[in-house]
Amino acid sequence: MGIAERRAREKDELRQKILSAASELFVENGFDNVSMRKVADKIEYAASTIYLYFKNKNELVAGICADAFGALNDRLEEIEGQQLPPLEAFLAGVRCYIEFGLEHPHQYRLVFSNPVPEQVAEEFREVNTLGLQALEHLARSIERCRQAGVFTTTDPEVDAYVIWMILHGVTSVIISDHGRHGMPCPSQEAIIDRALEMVLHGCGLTR
Amino acid sequence: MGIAERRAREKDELRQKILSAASELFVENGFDNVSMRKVADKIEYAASTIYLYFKNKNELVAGICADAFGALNDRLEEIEGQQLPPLEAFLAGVRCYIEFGLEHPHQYRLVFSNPVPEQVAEEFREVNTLGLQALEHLARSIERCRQAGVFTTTDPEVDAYVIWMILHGVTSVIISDHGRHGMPCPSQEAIIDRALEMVLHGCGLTR
Amino acid sequence: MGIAERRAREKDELRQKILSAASELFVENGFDNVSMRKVADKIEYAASTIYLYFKNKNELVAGICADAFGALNDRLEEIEGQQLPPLEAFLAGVRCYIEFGLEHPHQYRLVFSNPVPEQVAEEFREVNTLGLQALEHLARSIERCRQAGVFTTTDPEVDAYVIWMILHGVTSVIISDHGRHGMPCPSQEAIIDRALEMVLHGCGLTR
Amino acid sequence: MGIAERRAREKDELRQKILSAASELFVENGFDNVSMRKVADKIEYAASTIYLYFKNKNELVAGICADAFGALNDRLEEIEGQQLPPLEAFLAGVRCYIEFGLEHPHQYRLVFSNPVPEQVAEEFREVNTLGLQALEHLARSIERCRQAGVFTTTDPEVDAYVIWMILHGVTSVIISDHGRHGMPCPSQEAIIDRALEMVLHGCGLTR
DNA sequence: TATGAATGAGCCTTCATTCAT
DNA sequence: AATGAATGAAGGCTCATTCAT
Repeated sequence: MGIAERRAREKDELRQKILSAASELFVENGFDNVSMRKVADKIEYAASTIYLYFKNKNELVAGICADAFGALNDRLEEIEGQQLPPLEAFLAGVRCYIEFGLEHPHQYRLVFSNPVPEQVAEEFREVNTLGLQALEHLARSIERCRQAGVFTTTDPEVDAYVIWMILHGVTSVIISDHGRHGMPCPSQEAIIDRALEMVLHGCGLTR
Repeated sequence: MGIAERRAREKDELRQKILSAASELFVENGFDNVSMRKVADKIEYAASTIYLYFKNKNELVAGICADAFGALNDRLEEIEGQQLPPLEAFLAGVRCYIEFGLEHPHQYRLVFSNPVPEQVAEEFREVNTLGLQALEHLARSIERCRQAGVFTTTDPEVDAYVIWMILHGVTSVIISDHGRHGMPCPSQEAIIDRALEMVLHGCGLTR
Repeated sequence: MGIAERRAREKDELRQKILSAASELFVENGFDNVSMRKVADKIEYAASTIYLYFKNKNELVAGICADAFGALNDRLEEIEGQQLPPLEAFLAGVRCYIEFGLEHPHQYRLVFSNPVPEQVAEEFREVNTLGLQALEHLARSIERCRQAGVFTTTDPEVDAYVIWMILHGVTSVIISDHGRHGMPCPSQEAIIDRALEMVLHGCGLTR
Repeated sequence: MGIAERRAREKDELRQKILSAASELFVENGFDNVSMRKVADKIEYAASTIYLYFKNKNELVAGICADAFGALNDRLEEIEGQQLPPLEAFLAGVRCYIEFGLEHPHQYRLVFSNPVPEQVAEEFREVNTLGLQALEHLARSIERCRQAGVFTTTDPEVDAYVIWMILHGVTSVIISDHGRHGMPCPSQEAIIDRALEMVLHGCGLTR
């Protein structure tokens, strides 16, 4: 049975190899400028081999994103399970989101910055569900702060959305633009802290 | 010389025609789904004619972006020239930035959510410079608020950077994700207003 | 204007070259086993060049057939216009049909022997119309013989169809199988004559 | 040796399973639209397994045709063995031929409306021999009618050839064109009957 | 015997680009 | 200045086939 296991492991490894090569290329060049052949070349396999692991190009991107989001949701759920006080839970989740983006820049940008071409919509249903789950974590966390009187925010739904936009701005700028546009660029820690400060002020943090 | 002038004018007119036809197509279909042929068809010229005005597709795309960002900078300069009170000038500039992104999503993305720097084609040097100019407006405007005591921000450099990140988050989410991830998505106005409110709170707005 | 004419002529010549190379290949190998590349190779042009003359593979086959049938119908119409006595007109038409097949074996087989794959159905509407026209010539001609009392056939519709089947058998066997299956194969003239004799007997030829 | 026998029997059974699965698929989809993979799927074996029973796709296809023509010859021999009166034997054989074509259109076409001889793959030698055998039945049957005075045909060789052409015309039109060319197409029975009537008339049927 | 993994060739088609006119 | 003809490269994908196990 050792044999079967090894094979399964090897198969999974190649799948991962494809996913990571592809996600890198997609982010660097955009969906349309990545060919199955290029992905294959990058991992030194025949192009047709990829089709043994992913039904087509669409499912390949979808696979990349689904994997990444699965991981993010796992982490967020872990935090939620830790029963932290509301504000701490909020901050932990928020930082987790940013960190996730920084750790998986390719996947993050693929899902949140690269507009997914319409043709892929079909295959992205699952991915969107996963994305939504992540965002719902954020929403729940804000709501808990509000109910605990820590936030005086009047419209938690709008706030959740806006906070997400801010997190996204921070994450994606750090990922891809840090220092590129010539603005003096402060330390990563400084800007994350300052951004969260603004968010807390904005939510009317009580104490 | 009347003749030479007319010729020059005509030449310029066609160049503009190409740019605007291409720009329209790009907005409708995304950069990758537009071919030189389609642009040519739209203006009823031969595809090869475009090459008399633009060395290649990259230059055409760069031209479109340069046009757009030129316009943005013009608007920002106009605002700067209006001698508004600092806070109003800041808000006007900021809203102008967001609106620009929404009006020119493809160009915006090409400049600000770009392939990694190394990849940026030769032809985009100039365009990036124009993008940078826009950001410098923002920085100047914040500094003016600070100096006028409207903002109590202690580290204006960090703030400028963070504010830009937030604007970028708002803009790019609206451009490419609004509603796509299944989140209940509030009205565009509401979220822009709320985001700016957070920014102002965060900057310690006085009065 | 000489120049434009020459160009038009050249363009038409290449179109014809493509058509005849393609029809040869299609008949030899069947629709599915002919690639645009092979056609292109055969005439020593780039594959993409073919697309300047035919929108796609389907339209290429359709073009071949439409051309051939146009020619056949032209000939049949000429015969019809000659105002021959009914029996002579019938025979002339019938021989014309066979001769046409023998002169254009590729096109003939492509239309009548190679089953056109369903995918091409769309583009074959025009071709089918042309084919139908040819068959209607035959039907009209039989009907005239019947009305003139030369044929005593009772069901001219069935007869037209059956005669066409016979003509098709004769034509296609001569084209593609003559002598191949090991049967002693008599002279072409002999078998055509004998087949027509059977047809006339079958139609109850009066005198 | 019981073991070896069982193995041999099992081996043969799978071979037959492959042949019949493939045959079905070919009838449904045409030879070109069936892949080794699809055949394998249908019998729930791995694609590579087929190669243990057939050297390649050509051999598989040839096998299918050989099977079919074997069956045809069996039937024709059975008829020949029944000692029917010559005319009845002739008609029975002739109808059997047509029916075979209609039941196995792809195989029929592959053998009788084939690519030019040179192209016929090595693997088809045997199949073509089987086709020839079927035709020889026809020839023998006609000769018997002539010798019995049922046919007054003067040149039996030419007649055999012509009759075959007619049968082939009927068969192949019904197979591939029935109704496709827009002709009002009478019932299959009617046209077969009428065609045979013409043949009999043509052969100078006595009584 | 049977298989799963892998491949290379090939398919239709699109497109940016060149070049002679 | 403008064009039409032509091309080579590339892209997504399928498939027959091989081979180690």
